[in-house]
Amino acid sequence: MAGRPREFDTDGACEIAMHLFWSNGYDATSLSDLLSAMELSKSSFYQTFKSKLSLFELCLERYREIIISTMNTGMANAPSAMAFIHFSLIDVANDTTDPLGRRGCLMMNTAAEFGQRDPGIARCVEAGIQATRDVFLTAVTNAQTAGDIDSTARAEVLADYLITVLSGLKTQVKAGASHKKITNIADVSVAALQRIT
Amino acid sequence: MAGRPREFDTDGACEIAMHLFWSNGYDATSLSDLLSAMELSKSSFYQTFKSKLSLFELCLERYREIIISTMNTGMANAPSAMAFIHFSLIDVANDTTDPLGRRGCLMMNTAAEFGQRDPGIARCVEAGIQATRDVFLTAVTNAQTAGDIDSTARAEVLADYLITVLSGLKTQVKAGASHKKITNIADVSVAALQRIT
DNA sequence: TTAATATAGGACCATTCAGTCCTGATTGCA
DNA sequence: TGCAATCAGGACTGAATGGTCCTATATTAA
Repeated sequence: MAGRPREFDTDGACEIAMHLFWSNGYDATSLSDLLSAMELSKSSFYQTFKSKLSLFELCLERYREIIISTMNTGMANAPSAMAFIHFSLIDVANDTTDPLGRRGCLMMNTAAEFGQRDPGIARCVEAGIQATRDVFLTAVTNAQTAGDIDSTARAEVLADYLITVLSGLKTQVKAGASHKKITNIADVSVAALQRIT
Repeated sequence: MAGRPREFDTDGACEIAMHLFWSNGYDATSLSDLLSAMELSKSSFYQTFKSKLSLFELCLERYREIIISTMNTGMANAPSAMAFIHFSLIDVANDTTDPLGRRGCLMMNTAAEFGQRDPGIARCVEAGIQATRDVFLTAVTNAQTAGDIDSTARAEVLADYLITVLSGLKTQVKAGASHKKITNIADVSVAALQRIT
């Protein structure tokens, strides 16, 4: 029935690919880049992943899982929902000194690179944004309960607002903004949130 | 001394190229796309523009001039600085129904596509962002004078904040956000600005 | 043993890419 | 009239692209 088992770690290879795509974008990451980084032969690659594009979809899903789980543990460990929200934005400033470079957010990079060109990719991006928004939505709701955000404000819109600022900050980093500049903007964005009605 | 004069409109051709780059990005816009849209022979193209990349730089500068002058006239005609700021963000919602598609902002698209890869391009993007920021800075300062924004707030940071939100909104549009969603986020972003201290 | 699957590696494909070069015609200014 | 610059168009280059196919070998479970 079953033949020779797979020798490489599919998830590990996928993660390597994810980082390549994250750093360079989809188009600018060539097949040979992928093969050498993943240490795969062309045969194994196509047998396992079918095509460059479907591997990319896998990477997007993987990325989504990673950031969502990171956010969830961050929220669980934060002293308050408001602190979590603040940290989520402030933390973008650290991307300016990332040794891997100013890579932005894979999700937003992909939105910018693909737009609505490919339906499958657009769906992945949409799912990623939606998942992130849901985490923020919970945080906003909790912050409202805690009295840090006006409870008459529409939590859904505030969650969308947070995603928007986060996305904007990531782009600013790619454009070369300094650590201090990002920090200042993040501070203002959060301060504003607390005064919304 | 002088030979045969140029037959085509350099600026017009450049504008056509700009729209192609804007819609599809740099890499995804091929030379033959450019040639047929600009109605130029390869000879004329390379004689006039030197290379695809240097034409792209021209397009970025052109784009910057266009948006800056659009913003300036918008600010001049707006009933107040605050109204101008509000409109600038709200107007992004109309991008969702642009017949040319959800193209985002050429400047931010380029920041996402190139990052810091090419120094010349990075400089162009930085200049574009800076110019936009300056317009917002003037608007914020005026709004502070008018009493619509707390005058103790740092205008520079608020201007950066506006750029960030604008950029985030453009990305949201590319990701598929609805007209209503963009409007809501824009409203919240501006309302927040008015309550900042 | 056999069937099924995985491995590596390379040949091969058609296409596209940006860019160079050449020919030959056209046009305006001095 | 002749120089200088433009025009069009195509041949051509060298490189890279994603993807298919083939051969041969290896490893597992039934």
